[in-house]
Amino acid sequence: MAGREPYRTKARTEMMRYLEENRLRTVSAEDILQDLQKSGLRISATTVYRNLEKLCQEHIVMKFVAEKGEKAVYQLEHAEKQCKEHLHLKCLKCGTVIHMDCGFMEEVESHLKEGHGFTLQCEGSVLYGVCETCAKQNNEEEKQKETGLHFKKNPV
Amino acid sequence: MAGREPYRTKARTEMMRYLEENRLRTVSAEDILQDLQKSGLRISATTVYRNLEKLCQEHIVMKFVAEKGEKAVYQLEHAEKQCKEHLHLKCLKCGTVIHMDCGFMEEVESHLKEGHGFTLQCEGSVLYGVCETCAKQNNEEEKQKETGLHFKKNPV
DNA sequence: TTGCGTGCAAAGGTTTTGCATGGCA
DNA sequence: TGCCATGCAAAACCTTTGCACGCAA
Repeated sequence: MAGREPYRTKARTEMMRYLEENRLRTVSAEDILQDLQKSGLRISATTVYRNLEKLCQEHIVMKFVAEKGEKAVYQLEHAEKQCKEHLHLKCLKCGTVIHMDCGFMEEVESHLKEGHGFTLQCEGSVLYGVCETCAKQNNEEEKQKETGLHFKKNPV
Repeated sequence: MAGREPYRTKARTEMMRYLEENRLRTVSAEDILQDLQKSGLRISATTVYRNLEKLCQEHIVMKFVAEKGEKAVYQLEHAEKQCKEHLHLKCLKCGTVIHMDCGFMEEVESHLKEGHGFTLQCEGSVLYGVCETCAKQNNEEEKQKETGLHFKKNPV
């Protein structure tokens, strides 16, 4: 089931480096491809996609696909965190992902179970909204313009 | 801003009929197309997509795109419910959508705000999991096979 | 009559696949 | 040496777009 260790190829190594460097934000397959090519590595989109798929299977990388018609984005799973056991909050403005690994998860799961008979699966479930930093920027812009908040188009 | 009333065309009418008939589950553009063609209506995929887009803009239909690389699915918004003010729980097995329009929403939003500085946007946020009915089926299958639960591949 | 709605065909863009080659263990 | 990994090109896939025509109001 677990298979053997994946080969330590240049493509995989460099992809991991880029993902490490950007562990705080989500990146697309294209972002990765362009970075590696800029670094002088001859690499194809095919390889990037194939490695990303493997990394997802190995639970080293998370994939987010909920953006409207846009490309999927990826992010390193935090090694120290059990990403399958909490929800993720993704900022629509800057792409930051907040790991909701706090005690409230129990309340949420209990409520869903008892109130709605629903067994939550955290993997793949993403809550969208606006993070604190971006909300502040919005407020400042609002003060300047007095035109109210303008969230990015909803991702549905 | 609001524009004028949309024309009552055969395509739109029939699409609404199909969506009404399936208001408890999500359907794809292809599902709609096939049903209408089976009903003898000459209709193109283009029209289905264009009408779906309009219906979404009019907030008559909700669009879900979070399924892994699969096609988007749509569902009638419940007229009596403010779908923008609560989260949706979607069963990975049967596609049923549960509207989480209960008092717990306030708790969730407060926690996200105060605990994580995160302003939730319900539109586009979907929690995945397994509904009560499907969980029961799983349990029965489990009893028969003693092989444990096998959820559908995660949608990430 | 006006202009929105539709069909057809073709494009669009991301992601996947087949096949031969290259490279890690 | 034995596979896994890679590159290239092409396909696959859902969805969108351009343009001319049709139809609701």
